[in-house]
Order: sequence, then C-alpha cells, then structure tokens
Amino acid sequence: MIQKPKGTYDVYGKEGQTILYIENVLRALMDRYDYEYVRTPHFEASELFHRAVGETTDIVTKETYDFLDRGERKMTLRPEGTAGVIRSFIENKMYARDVMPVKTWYYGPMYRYERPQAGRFREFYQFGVEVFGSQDAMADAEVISIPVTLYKLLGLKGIKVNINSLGDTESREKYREALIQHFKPHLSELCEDCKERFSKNPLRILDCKVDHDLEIMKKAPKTIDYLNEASKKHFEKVQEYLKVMDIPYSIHPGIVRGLDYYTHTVFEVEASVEGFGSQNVLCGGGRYNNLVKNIGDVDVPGVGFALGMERLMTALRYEQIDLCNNTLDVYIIPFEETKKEAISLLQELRLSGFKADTDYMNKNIKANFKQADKKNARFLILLGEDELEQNLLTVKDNHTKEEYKIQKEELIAFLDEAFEEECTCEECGGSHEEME
RNA sequence: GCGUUCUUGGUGAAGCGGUUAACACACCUGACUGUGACUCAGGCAUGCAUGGGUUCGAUCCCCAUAGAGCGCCCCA
Repeated sequence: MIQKPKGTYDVYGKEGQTILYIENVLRALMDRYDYEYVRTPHFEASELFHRAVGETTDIVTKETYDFLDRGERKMTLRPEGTAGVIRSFIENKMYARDVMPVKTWYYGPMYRYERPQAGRFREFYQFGVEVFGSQDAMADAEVISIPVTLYKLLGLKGIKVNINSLGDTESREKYREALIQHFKPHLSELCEDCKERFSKNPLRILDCKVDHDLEIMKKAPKTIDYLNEASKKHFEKVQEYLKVMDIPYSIHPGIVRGLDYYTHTVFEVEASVEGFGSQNVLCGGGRYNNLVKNIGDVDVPGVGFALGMERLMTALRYEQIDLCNNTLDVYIIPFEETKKEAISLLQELRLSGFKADTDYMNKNIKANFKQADKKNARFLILLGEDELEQNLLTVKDNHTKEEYKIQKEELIAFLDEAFEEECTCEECGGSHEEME
C-alpha cells in the first residue's frame, strides 16, 4: 500500500467542510478589509528565498525542498508566502499604482522539510497578508486586527496577542550590540542551544524556554529601551490604535521572530489554552521596511502576517467549535418501483434550493430511516406505490415525527413554509450570521 | 537534525510465546413482503505496519525499514 508522504495529510469529511467554511470566511473578510487576492507560484528560484528569508535562518539552511528543474535551474518549493508576494509586487510594478498602499492577501500550501509534530507539517497551508507602501502605524494596527477579527468570527476565545518592537535598523543594531555585551560574560551559564544562538542570532536567546528563569535573562536589555525617538513613537501609535479598536494585547520583549527581515512592530497571536501543545503560536508577523529593497531595487516599506491553517484547526478542536453544517433538508426514501419519480423529485427539490438526498443502495425501509437520521434529515419523503397511485407524497417531519399527506405540487410551498418558521430560532445563530 | 512513545478488521480496542485473534460499536441478512433508537438468530481480521532473525511453534522476543504521536531545534 502506497502511503501519503511523511508530514502531509488528506482532507475529507467533516474537516473538509470546516476548511471550506473557513476559506469562505477568509474571502469575505478580506473583501471587507478591501485587500486584493494575489496568487504566486508554489515554487520560485531558490535565490529568492535566500535573499528574503535570510541566509542564516534554519528555514533556508536545512528545511527547504530544493530541486533542479530539467533546465538545470535551482528551484525551491516556497517555505513561506511573503517572498513570492514581494517578488510579484516588484515584477508586476505594483509600486507604480495610482492607489496606495497596495494591500494583498494570499492563501495556499507552503513546504518545509521538518520532523512532523503537533501543529507542524511538511506541507501546510498559510493564509497571510502583505501591505506595501505605507510607513504609517495604522497599517501595522490594521494587519494585527485581521487575525484577531478572524478568530473572533470563528468563535475562538482563548487567544492572546503579543507585540513588541525591534525598531528601525539603527535601533536594532544598537540593541543587538547591547545584548551581546550583556550575555558575553555569562556565556557559560547558558544552555547549549543558547550558546549557538549567541553567535548566530543573539535575539533568539530571549525566546529560550530552558534558560527562561535565569537571572541574566531577567536582567537582559529590552528592545524597547533601545528604540530611538522615531521608532518609539511608531510603536506608541500602534498601541494607541490597537486600544481604540478594542484589541487587547501585551508587550513581550521576548518576541523577536525568527526571520531576519523584521523591523519595528512584530507580533504573535498564541492559543493560551491549557494543554494545547508546544506549537501554540497561531500566527505571526510584523513590519519589514528593508525587505522589498533587498529583493528588488525599489524601496517600499511593508507589513504583513501569516497564519497556519493546521494550528487554527487544532485551536477550533480544542475549543470544541463546530463549523460544519451536517444537516439535510429532505431525504427521499424510494422504492424499487418509484426510483424514476424519486430522482425527478430530487432534481426539483435541488433546483428549488433545498439540500436533498436519497438512497442509491437499494436499502430496505428500516435502513433508510436509519440513514436519514445519520444525515440529520429534517424531512423524510416516502415515495412508494401507494403514493404514486394517489398522486400524493408522505412527508414526515423528523423533529415532530408528524406525518402529512401532501400533493406533489404543493411540496415546495410546504417546505418553504416549514423552513421559514425555523429561521427565527436559535439554530441559525452563532458566528456565521455575523458574516452576512 | 536529535530524543521519546507507539503501529492488531470499517471504528474503539483485548491478547504479550502454543494452535477457532476476545469484547464492544458500526455494517449486512433474516424474523418484520411500507415506518426508524427495542428484541432475537446469523454473518463480518486465512491475519496482528513491512522485511529479516530466534524458536518445535511468534501478534507476542530480537534486529532493520517505513509510518504515526509527543518533545527539542525552528517556525505558522
């Protein structure tokens, strides 16, 4: 038996329904925010990711799917979405648009060769946005508000927004220096991983779970103390905007993000649910004012974020949020001699907008009733010889268990009326109504 | 890349060296030739991830491989 590749998964059944539902919410949400959809290739020239993500990051050094195409070109399956979108932004000269900023969103699979684990796959789906052209803190705040709004629409409660600022290039460099000076005399006290980080990416030491409680960790300089005036002001504005949008947040000096390209605002949204697992960061992002310049020749600031669908799905499971619509309006129980009438009736119901199904397995009546229950059918229609002779339908309301004899011509009107009444009830409430 | 636990029908699983692989749910058939959650009688793994080895004998012990889960690193 051939199995799926390690770290991949199939989507079907309830999960498939849930994902389609979420994708619809995403689309509607991005429309409201007035963002434009961008789709870029799933593979790009390897060099793009080396430049964008950073030569030294783990993602580029040991996690990419690289291959040579038949023309000997070095290609890489995209490990993240930002690089491709920026490439597209430059290549399609979106920087020359008459409407600025350019606000984009993307959605699709990403690839990283990693050991699979909770909330981590080799092929995984990310939804993300990139906003180009604005330096304003309003853009930062808006970007942060997107995942927050999405999680709210889906009904997630246990989430926390953590923000920090790395400042501009000048501030960032000054801080980096300070950090190195701080840890240098204490290098021996740190864990093995942190010693590695010290030379590779000192900012990451702050993220360490092992050394978290160490005295020198607590005394470590904080990014926000090293911000210059302009950077500080920017960060304050972001916070001010978050407050007026009613988005609760906390400042975490520890979040520095792994990718090299961030400047100013960085943020993460985490699932703060007990027992969620170690991969509890649902989304992350921030501002990258130098990245576009590094990739192309245009100097355009940007800000964006990406969220992992798999982790979102895990969070929904943990909070026991069910977004599936597993009901059927009508289930027709056919008999051997009425199949023709049954399929014709089915067609009519579907044309009229009802979700309808029947039996294709020649099941007996008992099994049909059972199946109708499993499919959560609201109405059952029995269509047998008796009904055929009398030109009637036996319609059974599966809520009240009442049975009606109805003329075939009156069926649609009957159902319309029945569902009309239902619409005002609690059943329809919940998150999806807010999306109308 | 490292550590660790695991892999038995459609599903949940018992068995941990001895020849019919338990039990439950689901499913199918019939009692019941048109009304469902009851009852009863049947049926449903020639096989225990794959490949080797040890043994008179292996689902059970050993080795390898693959996959899954969890943690580290890193990230969404």
